[in-house]
Amino acid sequence: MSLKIKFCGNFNLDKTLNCGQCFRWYKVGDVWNGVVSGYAINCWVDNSELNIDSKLDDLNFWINYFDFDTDYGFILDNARKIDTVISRAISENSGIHVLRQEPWETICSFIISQNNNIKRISGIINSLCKNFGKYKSGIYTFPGADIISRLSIDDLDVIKAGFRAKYILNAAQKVSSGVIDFDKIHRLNTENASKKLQSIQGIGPKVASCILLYGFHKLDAFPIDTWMKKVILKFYKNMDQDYFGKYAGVIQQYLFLWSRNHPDLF
DNA sequence: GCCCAGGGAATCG
DNA sequence: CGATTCCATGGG
Repeated sequence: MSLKIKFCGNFNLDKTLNCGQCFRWYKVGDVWNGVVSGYAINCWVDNSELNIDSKLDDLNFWINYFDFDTDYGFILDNARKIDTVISRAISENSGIHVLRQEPWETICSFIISQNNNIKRISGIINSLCKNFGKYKSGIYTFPGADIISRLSIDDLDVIKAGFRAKYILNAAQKVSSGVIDFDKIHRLNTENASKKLQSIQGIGPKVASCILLYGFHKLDAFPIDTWMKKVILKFYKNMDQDYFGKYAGVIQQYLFLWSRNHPDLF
């Protein structure tokens, strides 16, 4: 029931769970409560150890979810050399890990994220789980694509997703029917995987990038949202994505958080 | 009332 | 093509 992951690198649980990549975590005191793969989890950091309390009693699962097998020290040391803006963004927010989240939950969550704010995104996702997930010892599971695919637009009215409801249904239908196959997307390169995801209504370049980064761990996926547009306009007007290298997605994570923490700069 | 929110589809020129 | 407009909803 209680696991510990000892880490030697720079890992920051607060920033990892609070950087906009996940929506089912909230903090009570020093403890983060979440729902991952249908299980409740409570976790906290103490003395360079991540303490995990969950019925999903599988150390390797959590090492994978929190991405402790990726060498962020190596990635960030190289990223710092690119320029001083990136270097500063990393210094102010060091310790972000890119979580390995479930593809379907990530697809659904980032469809809901479009033209929306993080607080309301969490609210809609919670409502989706409460209305259509399974109740299981205090938490609601994330409803599978098969369950959602059998709903109508009217059924989804209760979650108040607005114009995104039809997109959620289209995604659920394509996933549950196998038109969108997660194994195939894993095998495609980022560009082609993005094109495949964009065959779902409501998924464009930005949402596809988020899904590939957070749901398929493709670290070269580079989501450009309203905040990143401001960063690019100010510092990277003439650069293309190659400038950021093959870990552009990790760098994006830092620039995103940095820009939000310094709105005065933009 | 206005504008904005981790955008994308539809339409127009 | 690129640029503009509309989409639901809630908060500031």
